Formats: sequence, structure tokens, C-alpha cells
Amino acid sequence: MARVGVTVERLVAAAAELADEAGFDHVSISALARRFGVKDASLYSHVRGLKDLRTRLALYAGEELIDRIAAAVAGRSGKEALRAFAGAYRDYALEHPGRYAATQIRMDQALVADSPALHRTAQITYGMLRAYGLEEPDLTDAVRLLRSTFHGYCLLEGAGGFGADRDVQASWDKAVDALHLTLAHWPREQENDG
Amino acid sequence: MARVGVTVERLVAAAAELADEAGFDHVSISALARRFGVKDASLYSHVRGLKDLRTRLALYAGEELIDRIAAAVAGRSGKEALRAFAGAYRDYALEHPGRYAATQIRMDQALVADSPALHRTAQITYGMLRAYGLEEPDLTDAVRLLRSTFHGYCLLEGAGGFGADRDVQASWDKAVDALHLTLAHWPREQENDG
DNA sequence: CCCGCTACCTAGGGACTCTAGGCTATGACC
DNA sequence: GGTCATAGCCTAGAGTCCCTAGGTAGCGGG
Repeated sequence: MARVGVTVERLVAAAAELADEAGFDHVSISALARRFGVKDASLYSHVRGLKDLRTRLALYAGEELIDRIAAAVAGRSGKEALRAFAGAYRDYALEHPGRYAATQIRMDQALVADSPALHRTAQITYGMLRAYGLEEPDLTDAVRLLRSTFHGYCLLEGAGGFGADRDVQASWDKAVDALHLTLAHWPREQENDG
Repeated sequence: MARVGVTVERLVAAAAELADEAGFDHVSISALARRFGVKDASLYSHVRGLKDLRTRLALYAGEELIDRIAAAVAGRSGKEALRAFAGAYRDYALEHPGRYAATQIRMDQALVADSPALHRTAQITYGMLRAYGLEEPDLTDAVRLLRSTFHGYCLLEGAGGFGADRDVQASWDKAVDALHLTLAHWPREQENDG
């Protein structure tokens, strides 16, 4: 009985490929087993089950994503940093739709809390915003706005939600410009008279 | 053999409830059949299959959502309209997470094209933005930015993605204020020098 | 009244998750 | 170089789900 050499690492890497090829919700134990030429049941000695596999994939993808963002942002600040952040984010989401989808699943709060990727993400995002001179709670509000916009944009674009006859890259650039202005002129309380 | 009286309408309504209770991806033919006290196979005379059911649910939820938004926006303009739009959007997403998730699935392009809800959505959104005096392609860019931000915010909030110790409602209000300023001072080409 | 349609049924195939329990190749230790 | 533990793979089987094919019961219209 030849041993194929399945390990958790190879399993997660294969799951990542499979996610990008077939979509995140097509990542299944049996599909993965097929890919390794092995029976379903064999994978349960490496991974606790489908949920466990998907969680591992999510953490893996989250780390890849923040690595790319960190590399892009390094040495830049202000608008340059924002553009680099946004570009790296969107590129990853479009290049790796399955992995990106994986980063969005709801995980055990315990797992999320002590994930180093999450900490790095927060650190880098807050660091980037430092140039705009915001203070709490505006800082948190701004982070939420940025994350939401990036996330929503990539999801909608990936889902083919932008049907209009307008170049998406140009639209995205404009959105980033607009966000930059928003951050630079963040609404103060006295302006909040709408 | 007592007839329960299953119809497409009752099926979709039950699917909507089930989606909100158990999550969109727990909407299944068999769960629905159980709910009606009927065998799985019986539903296939009302609905072509799971995909068909989900598509119907998506269109149903999309119409509910735009109805709410239209009612909220009616008679308002500018910042008032933006706030009403945003509020109705987020309220729906939070009250009906399953239905909201349903609106985000990828559907047959043919079905999307002649969905009245989609047309109304576009109409109302562009109408709301008219107050800001934008012209194409800025108008489309602005619509995309708004949709992305609203969508991303609701998804992240719904998924428990906002862990920081800051009131989400206040954060949301601030984001809407920021978007208003963004629309009011939309970046022109000559400012795009960063 | 019975004919046809519709609403429901049984039966069954195929895919997937997961558990229980068994065999074997591999590497460590005597 | 034997033997032993364990890790890596297996078969078998239960349970869930989607979906098809073909059969039957209730209900309204001629």
C-alpha cells in the first residue's frame, strides 16, 4: 500500500488551489481526497473534518493576504500607502477568489483572537492611517470604512456585480482617491449638521 | 393523502424564514420539505431544484430590500436621502441576514437583466446621487463606491467582523457622513495628483 | 360520473461527511 | 537485523442531501 505522503500543509495548499479553481464552497474532503488519489476517510487523520479544513484554509489565506499588503505598504505613507494597500488587497482578491472567499468565513472567536495575521492586519491598517492624524474613535471608524469598502468592492466585482460599461480599474482608482480625500477631510462633529 | 397546499409562493416565503433562522446555506430542499411535512421529491413539482429555489429567494429578497429603500428615500434628497438609503439598507441586512445573503448570489445573467428590482435599484440609486451634480463616469464610480461600502459594512458587521470596542451604529453614522462629504467633494481630475 | 390534472407518494442512484475499526509501511530502539 | 509503536492508509457503513422516474390519490370540470 503505497503511501502518498499527505500532510496538513499539503492538504491546505491543495485546498487553496482547489478553492481558486472551483470556488470555495467546492472545497470538500472528497474532492481533496480524489486529488491526492486517496480515500475520503484517510484525510480525517490529518484534519478533524471539513470545518477544520476550511478554518485552516482561511488562516492560511489571511496570512498570504496580509503578507502581500505588508510588502506593498512598506516604505510608503499617506496616499501612496493607501493606494498600495488597496491595490494589493484587490489584486489578491481577484487573483485568488477562492482563497479570498475563505478569509471571509465566520470562525471560532477563540481562533480569531489569537491569529497573528489578524493582529498584523490591524497593526498595518492603523499604521497606515496614522498619516491622516485621526484619533479614536475616528480611527476605528475609518478602519471600518476602509475594510468595508475594499471588501465590498472586491466581492461585488468578483461576483460580476458591476455590469455597467465602465472600466473597473478606473472606477477603483477613483474610489481610492475618494477615500483618500475622505480620510484627509474626516467629518468633525461640528460639520455633522446634515 | 392529505394535501398540504404547497405553492411556489409559500415555498419561497418559508425559504426566506429558514434563511434568516439558519443561514442562507442551510436553505435546502429537504429542510423545506420537512418544514411542510412533505417528502423532498414533492417539492420538485413546484420548483426546478435547489438552484431555482435560491434564485427565486434572491429575487424575492431583492424586491423586499428595494421596497424598503424606496420607502425610506421617498421625499428626501441629498444627505437626508443618503442617510435614509443607508439606514434602510443596513436595517434590512441586519434584520434579515439570510435574505440579505440571498441577494448576493450569482444568478443567471438573463434573469438578472430583466429583474424589475434591479432596475428600480439602479434608478433609485442614480436618482439619489443626482443632488451631488456628478456626471458619467463619476456617477457610476460613485454608485459602485456606495454599493461596495454598504455591502461590505453589512457583511462584516453581520459576520462579527467588528471586534473593537466602539458602537457600530455610531461608526456607521460616521461612515455615512464621510460618504456624503466624499460625494459632495468628489475628486476631479486635477486633484488626482497624489 | 369519470377524466384529467395536480399534488403528493415510493423507490432508488449518486455525492458528500464522518465514525469505527483493521492492516501495513516506516523508522526507532535494542 | 529483528520487533514494535505509530502514522498513514484502507474497508465498511450510517446518515444527509439533491434529484429522477414512475405511481397514486384527491379535486374540479365536462
